[in-house]
Amino acid sequence: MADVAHAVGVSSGTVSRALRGLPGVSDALRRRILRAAENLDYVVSPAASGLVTGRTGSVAVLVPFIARWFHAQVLAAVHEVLRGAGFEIVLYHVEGTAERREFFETLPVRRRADGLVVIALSLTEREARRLDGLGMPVVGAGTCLPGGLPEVGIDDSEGAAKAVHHLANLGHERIGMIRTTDDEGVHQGVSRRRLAGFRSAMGERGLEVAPAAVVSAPWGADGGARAMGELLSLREPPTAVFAEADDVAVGALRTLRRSGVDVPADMSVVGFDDSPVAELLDLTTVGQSVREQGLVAGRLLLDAVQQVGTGDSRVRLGTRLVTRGTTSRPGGASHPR
Amino acid sequence: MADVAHAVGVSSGTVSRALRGLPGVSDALRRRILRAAENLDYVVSPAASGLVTGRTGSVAVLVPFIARWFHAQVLAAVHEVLRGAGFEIVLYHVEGTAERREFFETLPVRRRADGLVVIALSLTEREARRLDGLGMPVVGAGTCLPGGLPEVGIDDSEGAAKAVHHLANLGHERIGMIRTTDDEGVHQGVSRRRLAGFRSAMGERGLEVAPAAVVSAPWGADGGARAMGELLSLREPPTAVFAEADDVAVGALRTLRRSGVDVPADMSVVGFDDSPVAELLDLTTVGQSVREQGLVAGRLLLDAVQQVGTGDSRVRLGTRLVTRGTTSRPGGASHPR
DNA sequence: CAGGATTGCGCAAGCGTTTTAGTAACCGGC
DNA sequence: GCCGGTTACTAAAACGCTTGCGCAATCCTG
Repeated sequence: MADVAHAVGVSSGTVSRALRGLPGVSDALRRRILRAAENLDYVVSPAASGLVTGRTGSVAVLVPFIARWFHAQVLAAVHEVLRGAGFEIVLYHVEGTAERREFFETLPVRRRADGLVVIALSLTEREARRLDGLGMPVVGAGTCLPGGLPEVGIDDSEGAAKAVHHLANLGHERIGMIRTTDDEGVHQGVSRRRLAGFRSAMGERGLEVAPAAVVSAPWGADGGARAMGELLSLREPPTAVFAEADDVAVGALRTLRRSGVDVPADMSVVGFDDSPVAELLDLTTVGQSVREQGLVAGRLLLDAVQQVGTGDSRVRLGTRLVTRGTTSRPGGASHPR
Repeated sequence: MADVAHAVGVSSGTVSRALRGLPGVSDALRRRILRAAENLDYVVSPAASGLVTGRTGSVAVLVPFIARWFHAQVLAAVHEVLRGAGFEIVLYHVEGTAERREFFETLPVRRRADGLVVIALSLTEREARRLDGLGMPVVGAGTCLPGGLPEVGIDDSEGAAKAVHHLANLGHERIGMIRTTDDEGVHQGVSRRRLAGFRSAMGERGLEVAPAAVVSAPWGADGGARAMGELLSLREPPTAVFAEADDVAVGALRTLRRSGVDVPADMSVVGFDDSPVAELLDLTTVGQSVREQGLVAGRLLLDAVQQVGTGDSRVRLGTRLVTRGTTSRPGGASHPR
């Protein structure tokens, strides 16, 4: 910066003000300074400027998974709005209990970011408190953060209910559900709320939920496949299943195909998320606006970082049933209803 | 840091050395300092320390896509090794020509990272030079960087050849290929090399490549579906197709299913990548070790950043044919060969 | 046209580290 | 008991910015 100042014949303070568009610099001079900076290929040192301003110019994103569709999608959206606002995105991937504990123990974000967005990670009270004590804004996306932290998400319970009502409307009475085991409490909250929605909708329709009709398996196609196997081995298997996520439903479909069970004639399947695989496999599913959640989360954080106290800090987005080819009346009448 | 120093009754210089494990501090004193720092919940300011050392403690990752399987996978692996080495990961997502140009124009990484890894982005000469002038180590993963920059990747040409040989061995003679259009030159290099491998293997086997049998379509299932449609509308359609990527092959399968073309009896399909969808759809494909590429890229960058001049800076990993259910002899004889 | 505002800029004090040079204390060896 | 050599630490100079304060010069206003 001193070089630029010297080249133009002004003080470095003036260069600083000119470069950041602050008032107090005449237009003509500002232009000369900008040109000189350009010529000298000069950019301000974030470290030096951060040292005095106390701001880092970057925001952190905490994700439990990078490669899963939901998380990647939200991450991309968050990146889009924050990057657009001039922030750098620093990524913290905590997969597994050990990494997670270490993150909350050492809090590597300290002094490294101006804000934090947590993507689809169910936090414990303690963890939420740790983040709160961080002294920087925190927002959640697709989570449920304890302690009233700002967040954006969907109504998981209502979404699950939509699946149930759809199946019940088709005439199904024995409806099973596939949940995911979650040893590390990553999406505990989501899973619990979807189950609650399932149960309450079943209750509303006067349908009974057999204890054995709710099975849990690890996340992913293999888990879903296994869970479906369990359901098929019941004395009286359900005629329809609601899977907590598309990635799981996909495995269920595999088991059904391999078992020669016709979908949807002999078994209807509903997923959740409306991810690309759902479309690929023509899976009926409960859709959510993933990208939108990321955008909103980004904006919420932006507002918080820039101290713009705009309205709601807890946004809830809608879900919609996307009917495709994996659901029909039980028994397979071709024209439902 | 001054607080810690004062609490222990030493100078801040000593605290600095103690905290970083440098010699010149007695063990007893070091322990007291560490304890005091702990109690005061103190962590060094990266900005201040970066200001004097000139190092940022973070590395940048440049990706054209976040949500695609390959990129997410590599990103996760890169994150794993770099994070393990104490670096923060800052993410630059450049999707689209505008973002890309802006990135290479303004080079926001300048002064913000100690190194850069470029994931699966074909760079122009000019872009590569820009990065080279960055004054920080750059490594590529799944790309082909001009100018001899260090990188990890696979032999795309050989991979494509494996697909051809597999099909030829099964007795196919009319083999088509589905490429992806790439207006923005994102994976140009990869696409070109796979085509080259396809052509040369076809030549080796004495098979002719009809010009119309190589079609291009946008990336993704829809593109693949369209391309397959084109192939099916030829006067003499191929009996097998090699798709540049699983994500594209998947669309081809959809078209085939909808067209009532039996796979593999009437049409064999081979993908590339061995992504989860390939397994899901029982797609024969050319597998590559994606995670491994990320790990290697991370280590290459680490070596470069830490000035450890270890051996090869251009690593080429192997590919392997994964035979599944979408390939068989033409005509569908159940027992190939 | 005198007086107070306003504008445009330089000066210099920090911001919180690292690091070099320097100093005091101790240690063994003759 | 004096002397080179360690060892353990302090003092202070950077690092490259931002920003409050001060000071001319220029601008209005009555």
